[in-house]
Amino acid sequence: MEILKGRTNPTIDRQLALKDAIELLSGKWKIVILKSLYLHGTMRFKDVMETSAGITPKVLSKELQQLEENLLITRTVNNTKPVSVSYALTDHASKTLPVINALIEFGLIHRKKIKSK
Amino acid sequence: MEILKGRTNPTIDRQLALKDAIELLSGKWKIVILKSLYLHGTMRFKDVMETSAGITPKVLSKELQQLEENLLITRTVNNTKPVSVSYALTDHASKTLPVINALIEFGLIHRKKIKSK
DNA sequence: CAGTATCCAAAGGGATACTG
DNA sequence: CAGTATCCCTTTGGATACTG
Repeated sequence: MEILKGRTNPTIDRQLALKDAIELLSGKWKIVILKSLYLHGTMRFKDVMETSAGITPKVLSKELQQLEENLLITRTVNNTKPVSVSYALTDHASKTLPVINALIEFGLIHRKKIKSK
Repeated sequence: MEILKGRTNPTIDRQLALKDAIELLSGKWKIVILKSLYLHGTMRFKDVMETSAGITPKVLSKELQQLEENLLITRTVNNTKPVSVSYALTDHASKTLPVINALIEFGLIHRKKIKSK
């Protein structure tokens, strides 16, 4: 994240905010994972795997770590045998809901547009 | 874009729409370019270069081509010497405005969140 | 179950120079 | 002016196998 010194310009702030948001959510899987957690609530590793069809454990692991670093999800190790781990959205993550909904709306419109070509 | 045969499921439709939208808009520059065209209206190649600070001509050229393929911008060659080329948003592109605004809102919120850590 | 390790291919993207 | 060509490095992410 680019850091600004001193007084800032609102237009530039918005540009940076836009780039931040894109950086945070970009990648093939991050938004799919968030969406899945919205739909199903707290989930374990294997459940996220199943609801994010096509992802491999290595990639899922990495994406989850990044989401956690960005305060969008929490990771909880449960005292079971064998161990299970729960992932849940943070309150902060709920702020991404408008983004996800807007993306879906656009995607639906775009599909119609392309089909009619 | 993944094509579905026959009857579809609305939940799956939305998942695919989401992946489409992400694919369409992902990359470091595409949304920045769209945003710039929203702000300034029709622009020439060099103007897009200047308003998208840091991009190189090779990358800009490629991004513009992809946006054109996806029906989000138009490319017009003007009969001047030396030639100039105008890029403008299509009507379809206006459908991405909610996405961009949602991203900016989230980015601004996220910046505050991170700063207060 | 919840990952990690290794290997590898493809894509993204930057620097620089050049062209019609 | 509006790109293209070349080179090259980094990142992304898939396949597969393995571990505590």
